[in-house]
Amino acid sequence: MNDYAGIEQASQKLSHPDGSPMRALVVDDEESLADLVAMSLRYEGWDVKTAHSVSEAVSQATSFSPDIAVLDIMLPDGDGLALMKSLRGIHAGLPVLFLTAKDAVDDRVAGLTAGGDDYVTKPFSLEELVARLRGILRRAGAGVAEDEQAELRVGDLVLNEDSYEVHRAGVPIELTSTEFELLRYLMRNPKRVLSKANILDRVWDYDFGGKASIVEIYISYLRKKIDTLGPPLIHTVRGVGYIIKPGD
Amino acid sequence: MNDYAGIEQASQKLSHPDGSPMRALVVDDEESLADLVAMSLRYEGWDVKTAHSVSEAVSQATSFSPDIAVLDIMLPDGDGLALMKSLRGIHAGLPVLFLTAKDAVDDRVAGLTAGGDDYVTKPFSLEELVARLRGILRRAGAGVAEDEQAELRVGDLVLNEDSYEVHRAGVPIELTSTEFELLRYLMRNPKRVLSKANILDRVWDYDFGGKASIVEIYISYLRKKIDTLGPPLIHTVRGVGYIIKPGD
DNA sequence: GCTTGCGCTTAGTGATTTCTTAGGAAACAC
DNA sequence: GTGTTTCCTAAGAAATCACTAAGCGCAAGC
Repeated sequence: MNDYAGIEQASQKLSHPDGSPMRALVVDDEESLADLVAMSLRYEGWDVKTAHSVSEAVSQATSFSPDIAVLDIMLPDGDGLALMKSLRGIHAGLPVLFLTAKDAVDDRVAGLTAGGDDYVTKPFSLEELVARLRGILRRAGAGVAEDEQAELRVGDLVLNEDSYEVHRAGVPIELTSTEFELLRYLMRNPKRVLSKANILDRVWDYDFGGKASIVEIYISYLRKKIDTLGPPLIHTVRGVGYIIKPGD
Repeated sequence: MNDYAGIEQASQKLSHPDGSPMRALVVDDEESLADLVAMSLRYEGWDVKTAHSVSEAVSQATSFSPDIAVLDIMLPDGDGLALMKSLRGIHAGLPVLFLTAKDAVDDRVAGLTAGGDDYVTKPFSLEELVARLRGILRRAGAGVAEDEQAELRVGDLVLNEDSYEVHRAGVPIELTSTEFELLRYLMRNPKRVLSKANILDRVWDYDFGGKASIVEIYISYLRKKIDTLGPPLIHTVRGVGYIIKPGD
């Protein structure tokens, strides 16, 4: 019964072919945000360096040799798009994820997705950010994911990260985007009880000021859409949190 | 609490690769609480230093070089979150466990659990605290546990600390959180008779005012759920305490 | 500009858990 | 055997925790 190998952030860990962790360079002038992103990625098993300006980023990149860069569009000494060019001068084809304010999404940024890069608007959720990074690397074929597919499965429940489709036993399920992110986070951690605080920190935007009880309510929404189609998959561990698993 | 002396906390001891003990820095302005936590960790075989203010903590950290920090959110000369930043300036990526009052949680803890840090609310039980510390270090991959898995076993009884699942001979067992903590404590000390006073000190919140007979009652609950599924594992040592072990 | 749907809050209800009390059973001492 | 101590378990009261319904504001789409 124990196919349960690890305690790691689950089945979706990215790594190099030789098993060494992925390297990410995070550049944002707001130090606490850069740290938050860096810690989240380290929690995923990544190797991370932070920088707070264009110049610092360039000097980091030469020695660190990142696999991907997370760049704020607005930096004190320059522009994230220009920084991208500089970094590509050092590491040709380096994939980039941009961080941008919601109203500053201009055409140049919007056009990035065509080139394999991507962007998220501030404030974002850490799951969103991580999912985008994984998506970029998956499509670039740059990393070796232990489970390289865009599909997550728990019992007869299937979630596709690329198409945003969810099915249970073949029946399509319509989810709102918050519901989808919550479900994705649960399904990425199928062997761990996740506390409401942890879910809140990962799935809701980093500036969300509300209480953790919102998680209960979204769990309730998910149950209505998912657990009515078969034996319940979402389980409450009273006083601790929630876990998704088949059976029991 | 004086029956602690000299007895090793056998099975689950964390240590460095070279075998030297883990180092923890405990910071709380309430001296008695800091000492209580320090004693519990020393009981686990850790090397511990305490501090009672931000300034003292910073000076300790430079010479002591801790593997993890336990920080009260509220300190006389500053804020635990700011202290975390200072400590990370000295030791990058230092994992932190925060101590916080129950009502001060929602806004200030935001983002903590996303990076692998965690918190416990006062009043807590010492087992809860130690379990969280071990969880943080296990997931950070920072330490070498002699038994690195999240699973504890005694005979055919299996307890998983991450999924909160308990099975006996494959049969799933539902436990309340107090029952789970009690069982975990017993299973982490399978070769020792634990007195009711000791169990009370470790498993119940440190401010619990009730009598030790509550332990008898929870032992009774556990027996009803566990020892009815096979030969009894929980044994009474009359006049001394309880022990969990297969056989006899 | 209007409508629809999403996200969030509040509040009430129901269920579970925890702890206390209390009586009886088992082990021990003499 | 009797008395004493220790332990076990049942039952109920109180507190906590979780779930859901209802509604409001806001943004996106028509």
